[in-house]
Amino acid sequence: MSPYDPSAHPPFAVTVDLVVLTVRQHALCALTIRRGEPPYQGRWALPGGFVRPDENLAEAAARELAEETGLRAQQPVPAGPGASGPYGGGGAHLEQLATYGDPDRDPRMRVVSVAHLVLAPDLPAPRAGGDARSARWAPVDDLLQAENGAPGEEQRAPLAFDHSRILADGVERARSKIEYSSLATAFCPPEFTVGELRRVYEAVWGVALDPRNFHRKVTGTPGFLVPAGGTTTRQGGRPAQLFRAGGATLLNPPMLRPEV
Amino acid sequence: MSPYDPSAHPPFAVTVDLVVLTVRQHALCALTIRRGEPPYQGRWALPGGFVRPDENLAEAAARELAEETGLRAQQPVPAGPGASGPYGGGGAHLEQLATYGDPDRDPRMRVVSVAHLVLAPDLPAPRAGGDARSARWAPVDDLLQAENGAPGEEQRAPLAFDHSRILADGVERARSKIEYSSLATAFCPPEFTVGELRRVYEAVWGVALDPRNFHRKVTGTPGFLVPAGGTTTRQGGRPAQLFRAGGATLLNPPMLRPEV
DNA sequence: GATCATAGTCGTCTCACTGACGATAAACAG
DNA sequence: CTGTTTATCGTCAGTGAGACGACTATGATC
Repeated sequence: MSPYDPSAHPPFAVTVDLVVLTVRQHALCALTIRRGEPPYQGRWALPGGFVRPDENLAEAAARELAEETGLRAQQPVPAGPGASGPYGGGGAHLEQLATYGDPDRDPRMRVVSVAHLVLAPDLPAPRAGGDARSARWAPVDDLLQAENGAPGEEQRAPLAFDHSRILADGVERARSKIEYSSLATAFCPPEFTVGELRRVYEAVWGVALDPRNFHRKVTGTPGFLVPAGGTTTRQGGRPAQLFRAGGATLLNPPMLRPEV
Repeated sequence: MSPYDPSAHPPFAVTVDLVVLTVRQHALCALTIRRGEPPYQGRWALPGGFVRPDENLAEAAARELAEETGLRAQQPVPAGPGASGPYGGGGAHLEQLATYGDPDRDPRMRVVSVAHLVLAPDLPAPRAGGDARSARWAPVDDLLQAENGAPGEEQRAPLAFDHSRILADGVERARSKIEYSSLATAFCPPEFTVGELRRVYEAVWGVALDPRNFHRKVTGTPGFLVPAGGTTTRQGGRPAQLFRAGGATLLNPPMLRPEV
């Protein structure tokens, strides 16, 4: 590190931005809020805010998450390879995603934003933050295709700032991480069926999976699921066994995402 | 993002720290520099420095890397999932690792550090930075075991600040990333043999691999290696074919790290 | 020059796991 | 009671990895 010279560093603002993902109605959705003032007034953006002097980055992210959604983060992890105990315990999973600091990403001043990824079960309608901004869940496909104007689609406005890129990175992280970890259970309620877990994979990956092979795989991986001792018919059809997330966080061999 | 209020953000300094890894003499080594002034005077630390007003994070990391080692980063990647073209092209691979911002990680002031990971082929002796600090390569096992006092070992001083944690995160990232990407070639010179690539895996993972199965695997994965059209005996024994890194960056199925 | 040590390369066998898909079970709707 | 839906169990073939034998081509040593 260079010699200490206070004049060497210009004023930086440090924020946390949140990519909050959930699965609702068979689609991967992200939490967005509508901006009330310029720049990008009226546009949708990711929730976030300034880091306070006395808190670390994970604490700031957890605080913002609670303010925006009321969700409590499952023991926020300091940094690095994110892992927060057995997933699916009840709170939301939170991990650091990446940091964005291009000089012109915010026209007002130099802002470095430490993005965090949050995976949560399907929630009641999001509550607007303390400052009464409107908030909503939007399918990530809609949010991201606004970038690459798909033909035949009405052009939606992309997210404010560089938030489309942050969202894309967060979605990609979630897609790849459910392959080799039990993180998909973070999208499920505390007790869930194999079919519900399969629908999570299908929604996040955007593919259809064979129910029989999926069932064999997840029930055969030690530590992934533990029987909760009950059944439910909330998905219709034959009653399905209820499971809880097991202690294992790493799956190996991993779940295989179908080619293309 | 919260309403713009300049008084809301205290003075943050933003730095980049570098985890520069290479393989030398069958050991994974990291670049460290000796600190010339307090705090942690005389202790070893990771190279790094302040981000300048006009550069983004990757540019800052590439600049620090050049200043410390003379290495040129292989088209630094903005952020998110790191990928910088076909690995092993000649320059070093650079990607963002994670960001560390605990309030007390630097006793002088609030510093948020965006750590980057650099993978480089074995280099000539490191050159001290422009400010004449001493620099050296140290085996990561030595640097990290200083943390957890191994019995029977002389206690080495751990790295300054939270750099042991950053290093550990970087090493873990490298260890897992060579499983599913062709990133290991970033540790090799432009032309290398299958045996040399195997020794990279063995050094990074700290295991012994079967030469025959390894050979079958890497030569059988399309796009991983392309023949360079020559042989070498620099490792002794029968002449080995020379290869260059192929275009593929993702390996699938991945290389499998032996259990335990 | 014969022998040895070292590394590289090709094959074979077995086992685990996956993908494709048939069959049965247990609920609900008409 | 019949059709529909979802869950769960089984079977079979193909892919790929681990274990390991065999052979090749160098340089080093006697």
